[in-house]
Amino acid sequence: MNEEQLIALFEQHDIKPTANRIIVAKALSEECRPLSMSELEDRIGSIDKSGIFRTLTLFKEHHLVHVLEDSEGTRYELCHSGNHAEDNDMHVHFHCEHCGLTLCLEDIPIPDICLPDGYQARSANFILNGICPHCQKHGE
Amino acid sequence: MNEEQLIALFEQHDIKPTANRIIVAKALSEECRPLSMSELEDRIGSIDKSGIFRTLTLFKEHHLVHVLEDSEGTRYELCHSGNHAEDNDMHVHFHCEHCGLTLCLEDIPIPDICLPDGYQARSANFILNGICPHCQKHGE
DNA sequence: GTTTATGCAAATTCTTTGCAATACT
DNA sequence: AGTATTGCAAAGAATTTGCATAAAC
Repeated sequence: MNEEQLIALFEQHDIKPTANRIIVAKALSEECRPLSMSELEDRIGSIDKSGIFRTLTLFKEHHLVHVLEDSEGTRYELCHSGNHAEDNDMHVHFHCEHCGLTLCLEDIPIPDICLPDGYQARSANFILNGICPHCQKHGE
Repeated sequence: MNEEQLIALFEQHDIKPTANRIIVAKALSEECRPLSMSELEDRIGSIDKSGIFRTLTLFKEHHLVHVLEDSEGTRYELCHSGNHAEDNDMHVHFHCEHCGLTLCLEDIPIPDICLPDGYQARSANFILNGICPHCQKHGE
């Protein structure tokens, strides 16, 4: 995503577009998969981890990012839906136990679950663990 | 579960039944929900966290426990299936954002997903986040 | 007596906060 | 000027390891 698009996104989510925020959002937009703090730190360099952390926290509060946990920890992914309501664009993720990447299965929406009485779900996190196509080919 | 049952379970999973291991497994069996390291530490007291950690690691390697990650971190749950093959008894979990508990939805199996070519799944982790019936009633 | 398991302390890693400096309006 | 943002350093939390002791076989 280019800068203007990102700034428009920020506007939608009521986030002031500072230089750092644009850098973090750009880093997220450049990979089509959720990134961890340390992956972002590796990519960014110019921003201290506390800054990245606070930026992600802000993004999360303004529903610009989804947060998901896999066996390696927490990862952040730009919301694809434009709206700031409950994140309703969520898809299944695949965590490769060999290369450690967590990939989006964009085309596989999280199945609707019929919950027992009294439960009220706000978000969902569905991760499959296994071996990704790349590692399958190139040997474990 | 009583001690004999646990020892039988250990045998099935090829784990030597030491006193500590029985204590940890018993603690897990007493709650019908996945517990974190710190929840186990609270319940156990008599075993150092490194001991609990190593015990859980062993259980994991021998497929006696499932591991799952929610927004509070990693939790461990006794496998219900007797077999040691790929964990095939997995159900959906519900993490309450209010009380922080992660509950088993025993009756809701993880839906089968038809993966794109090349992906090979070994396990799955499906967590719904929201408010549990208890917190719903007693006010957030 | 050799191997295995345990406890304690400490190293690592990851996440989060305090605070002073900087930039923005 | 006054508020918001940032960087640096350090606090806190959670996980993991080293090693010496103790238990099991």
